[in-house]
Amino acid sequence: MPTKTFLNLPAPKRAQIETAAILEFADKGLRGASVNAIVARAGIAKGSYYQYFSGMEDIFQHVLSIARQKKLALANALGASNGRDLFAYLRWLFQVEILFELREPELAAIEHEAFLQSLKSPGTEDENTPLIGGASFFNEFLAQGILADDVATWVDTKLAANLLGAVYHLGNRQLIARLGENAEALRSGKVDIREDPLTQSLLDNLMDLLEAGLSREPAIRKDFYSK
Amino acid sequence: MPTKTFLNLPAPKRAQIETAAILEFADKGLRGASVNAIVARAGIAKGSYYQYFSGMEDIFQHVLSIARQKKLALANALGASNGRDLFAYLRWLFQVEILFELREPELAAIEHEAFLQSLKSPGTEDENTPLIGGASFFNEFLAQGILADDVATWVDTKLAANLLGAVYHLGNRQLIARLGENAEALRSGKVDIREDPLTQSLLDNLMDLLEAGLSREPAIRKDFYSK
Amino acid sequence: MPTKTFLNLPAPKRAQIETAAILEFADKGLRGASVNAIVARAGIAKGSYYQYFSGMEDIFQHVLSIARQKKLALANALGASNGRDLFAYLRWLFQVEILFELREPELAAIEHEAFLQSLKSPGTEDENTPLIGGASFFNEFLAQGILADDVATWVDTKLAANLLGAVYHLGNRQLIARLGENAEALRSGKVDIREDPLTQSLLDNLMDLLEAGLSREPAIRKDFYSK
Amino acid sequence: MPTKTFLNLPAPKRAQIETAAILEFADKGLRGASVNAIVARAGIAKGSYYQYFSGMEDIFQHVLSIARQKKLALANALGASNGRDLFAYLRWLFQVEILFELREPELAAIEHEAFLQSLKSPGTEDENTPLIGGASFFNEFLAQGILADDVATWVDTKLAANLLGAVYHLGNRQLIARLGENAEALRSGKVDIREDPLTQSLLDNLMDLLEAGLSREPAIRKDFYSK
DNA sequence: TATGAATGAGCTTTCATTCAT
DNA sequence: CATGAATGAAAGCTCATTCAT
Repeated sequence: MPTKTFLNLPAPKRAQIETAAILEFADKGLRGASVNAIVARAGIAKGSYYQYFSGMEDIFQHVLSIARQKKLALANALGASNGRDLFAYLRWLFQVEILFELREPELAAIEHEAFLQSLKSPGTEDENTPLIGGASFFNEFLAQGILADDVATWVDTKLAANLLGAVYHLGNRQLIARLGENAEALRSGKVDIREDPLTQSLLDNLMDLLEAGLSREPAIRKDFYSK
Repeated sequence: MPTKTFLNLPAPKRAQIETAAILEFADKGLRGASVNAIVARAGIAKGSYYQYFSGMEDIFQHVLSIARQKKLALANALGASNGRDLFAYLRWLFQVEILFELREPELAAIEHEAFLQSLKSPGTEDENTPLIGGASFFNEFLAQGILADDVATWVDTKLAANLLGAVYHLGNRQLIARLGENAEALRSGKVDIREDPLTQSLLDNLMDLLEAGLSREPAIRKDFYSK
Repeated sequence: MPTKTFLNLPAPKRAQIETAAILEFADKGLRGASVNAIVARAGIAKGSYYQYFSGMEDIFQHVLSIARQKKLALANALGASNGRDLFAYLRWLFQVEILFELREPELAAIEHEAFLQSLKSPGTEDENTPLIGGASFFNEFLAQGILADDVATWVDTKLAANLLGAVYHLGNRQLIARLGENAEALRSGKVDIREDPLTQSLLDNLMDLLEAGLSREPAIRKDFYSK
Repeated sequence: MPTKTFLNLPAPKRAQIETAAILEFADKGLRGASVNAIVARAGIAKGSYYQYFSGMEDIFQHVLSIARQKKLALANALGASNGRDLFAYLRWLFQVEILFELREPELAAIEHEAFLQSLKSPGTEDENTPLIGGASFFNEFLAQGILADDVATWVDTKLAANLLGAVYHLGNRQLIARLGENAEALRSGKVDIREDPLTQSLLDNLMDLLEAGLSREPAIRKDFYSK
């Protein structure tokens, strides 16, 4: 946790330090980042750094919280999901994530690293901050989906939550790569992601995979299952 | 690539060094690993290390190749997929992966890190060695699935390959965690994974998610789509 | 170039480090010098060194600049050449060099090494700082000598400049060795080099060699030979 | 001194090792050379090296002796000096040196380094091998010159020997640089250096500088000055 | 509170040398 | 005699952290 000293800093200076840390973490990861590099990027004295943060883990957590805030702000800006059903909500979630990756690629990269770390050492998750896309987040999401009769009762929620988490964090790389020239317009806000045909068609495809599975026409697959 | 010197080493000594490196990479990742720590673990002189490998990346690639070999051996040991259809093959693939994670958790962790790295910098993949679970592997897999009429034609193979890759590498953590006491029996080989009820039921669930999607009965979703 | 940190150091500490480096370079040359040895001699931490200099070449250049400053100061202290003609100036130059070698033998040795290096890789010379004794220095010197009619027109200035450079840097070793007991008095300043009979007689001899060569018409020499 | 083992080696292998050492020394100097690099260049085992030489200084001296042999051979090939007088001999000496630098630039560079070293620590010179261009060589040369009445009696032979040594080793760089395209023809032997107009005219200029200086009566110079 | 100089541990890498085969 | 594996010292350089100002 940053010291009070840091939190009392004038906003621009604070931002300058945060940006430096974000770039460093995105470049080199938590493991490869160095205090030296951060202070150099930020243009502050090394002594100052240790008056703001106690070490490396400290500032990393702070950067993570920034990521969460920014994503939350972005989610709010995108407007609520239309909420027709859980899958509509899921689609909305993916749109938020895609926008996040376009607008804050460094923060997204850092968040992914944290997600992977959480997969390796489960239980580390902050219970009080059920962050979007975290392990317990999708578990809860699915539990409610079953209650709302949107998700089949046979689904093992923990198993499926794991799967959704993986897809949410790493499964849209290809989709983003495919946005091509549209990416810039989406990033800058010139085009609303909800109305961009290319994004929506790619999303259709991705969501269908999640909803309908990989098999042939669902009807046919049903036959297969009912064999 | 290791030097000839290393490859000519007596097998036990070679193994001892490889094990040291594997443990180090699993512990700290490529970024956090240090030659110092490896030689300390291996109990060899620092000078010797540099007669075997040219640096860090070198030994990391070597460890990766070990991982691939071990997984391949394990796949062979498990016997071929029954091959009924692509999904049967996919299920077989997941069994291999689960066994790999149980038997060689460190190598699995290292392979995952490499996979994640490949996601960040695509195109680095060795085209001539289409490793199991890699980006192009699932793409090819799906393309053939479409030809075989196992996969719906509307599926965007690149998108779906990305999704499958994510699930294959990170989506079975929960499953493995749920094996509980059975894990040890599977690991040691006392129980055949193909005949372990718990594993199979969890796999059923996971594979169903992939095959059938998250929604209720596919037929119903079909109605939803045809709205 | 030394960092600002180094330049802001209290003078005694700075001198202590510079002296350490000078001794090291004089002992072992640029090639043989080591940062380890310098910090040991200077009694500072290795980390500190790298806050002052970026490496080996860096401090070497700094030491060279010290050498130039010291020589310049010494030249000023010796008073201007009487300027009767170019050879008087040359004699004055040699006196400066001899004094420099007596008073700062380590710096002189270092400067010689740099001169030799510049001979090996010509073109590296800083054009804006035409250092005393450098390649272009004597070339210019001779060109003016021809204009002033002090130097014979048949002299190839580049060829002769090369010769003068070699003599200036390495051709007075013997002279210095011959100073014997006088050396100490000259070094300490007790005796003015311009008034020391031994030095002057040796210089006479050395300068005569150079003057006769540079100023005579070849024709005259030819006559001499045919006598 | 190389071991007997080395001297008994088949000539090609011996040459291969010597060449490796020569290239290494020319590249990096005695100080910068490394056994590792030499054996790598030579393609021999490291253990073998220590059966041939005791260390670094050892092989360096051996290489020096090769340089002397090669130069001697070259001198013989060039034919004796016409011997009209000492200056004719000196001119012949410079031709040998120029050829040596053209034909064996690496050995020449190594010899220069040794010469400089000998200047720094006088007395190290091998008295029994008065090598061409060494300190005592020119001293003897001049002493005989005085006897033969070729050199003025007022010349301080030690002083002048030092000067000649400096010029001989470093004073013909410019001359060689000026040979331009002719260099290749001289190197290959297509053109006899004694008959190459460019070389001879440059040599004229250089030798005139030395002859006029060494042979003139100071009185004559005095007259010249009082013109 | 801000600074940045100081530090020594630790990093990667190269070295000369030995010695068992 | 030839080999090349083994080694620890030492190289250059970066690191996180402290502390006096």
